[in-house]
Amino acid sequence: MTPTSEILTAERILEATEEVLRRHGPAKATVVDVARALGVSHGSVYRHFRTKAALREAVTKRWLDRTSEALSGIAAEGRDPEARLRGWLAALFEAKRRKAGDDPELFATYTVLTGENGTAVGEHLADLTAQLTRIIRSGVDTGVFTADDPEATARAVFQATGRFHDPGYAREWGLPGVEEEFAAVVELLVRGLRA
Amino acid sequence: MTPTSEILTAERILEATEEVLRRHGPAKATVVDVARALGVSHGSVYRHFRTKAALREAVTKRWLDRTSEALSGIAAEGRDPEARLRGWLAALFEAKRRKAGDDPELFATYTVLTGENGTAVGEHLADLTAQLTRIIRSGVDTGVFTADDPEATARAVFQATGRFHDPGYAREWGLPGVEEEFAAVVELLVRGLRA
DNA sequence: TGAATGACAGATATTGAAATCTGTCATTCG
DNA sequence: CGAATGACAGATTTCAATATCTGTCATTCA
Repeated sequence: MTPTSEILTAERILEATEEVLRRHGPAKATVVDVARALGVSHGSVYRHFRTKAALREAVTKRWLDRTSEALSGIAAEGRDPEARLRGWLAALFEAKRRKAGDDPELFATYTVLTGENGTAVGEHLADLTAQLTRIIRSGVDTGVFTADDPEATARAVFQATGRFHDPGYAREWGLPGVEEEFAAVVELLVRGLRA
Repeated sequence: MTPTSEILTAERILEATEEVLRRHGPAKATVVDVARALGVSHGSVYRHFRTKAALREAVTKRWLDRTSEALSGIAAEGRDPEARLRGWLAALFEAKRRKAGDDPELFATYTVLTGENGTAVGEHLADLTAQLTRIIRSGVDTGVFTADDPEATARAVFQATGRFHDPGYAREWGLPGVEEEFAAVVELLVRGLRA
């Protein structure tokens, strides 16, 4: 597939790993498979990633970062804070729902990977709540929201909407009525935030 | 253990099943084990429960019903609705947390069982949200809460607090700071409910 | 007569030997 | 010289044979 003649970089290895994971799934994807896909010996892969776990973590981080980037635009928008908050939460839900719906197997694969990886996931969640904190803080600044501790409040909002972004609930995102349930939770939270 | 001479009832079988599950775990607990524990043939167990799945479902239902009963008292109390709501949510969290903390293996066993069993779990959740609906409706009636559709609002409150009662989050219930996070979520929801 | 048994067929789980994988490193290659 | 290799030890996974389990039912028991 990709020419063997190119220089072997961490990036190319990550790409190949993603492909191997897509084909074989998380349980059967081996470092040897990745090396085979690249046409190199598995020893070469170990020059770039110390362990199989490190390789998996790097792929996971890449994947999580893509979600974070897509959302950071919304968090920074100039609209009023309430609309931004609603938009951000809806975008998060929509993004997750689409990923889970479009390619359930790949989504399941990454759900397993994130489950393995405390660190990368922790950083991702910290990143997302930081975005939420920015939105809430700007609401407090403009007087439309009330919150003693915007960071703690952001965590609360994030956790309260967990059902609509935590991969553990993915199978329920296609059920009829989720839209309404999401709207009801968001409504309750927004009302609780208002000054 | 229990005298073999007694009449074999569904209740005695359920008790023995619980004991076998506690000892062997969900993966290795067999109908033959249950029969052995009772000193009868496994054919006798099949007289009371058509399948192994039905037996497991019955044990699960029993376990879930115990939680529901403990909470129904709080839902019916005469206190003001806001205090009742706070008390009910705190009691739910506390009950789950205690179960998970006291006997993690048994809790894990029942988490697996509830995962197998859509029906019993669905009924349990319906029961709990019905209790919540009662509390919220009485708040709406006395004018302290606002909710267009108390039942939908109750579901929203239940889902928003999922992190503090869904078994999937059990390993996070012992972490430092959960109390504060729980308090922050409840605070936000109660504020959102106020008229 | 109705509850309990145990033998049975097919499905599922366990086991242990063989194959594969992970991670290292002395050696080769360009 | 730095990048890549492939042989290696120990850990993990696969696979097929064996054992156990599930669910049924004709028979026994009290």
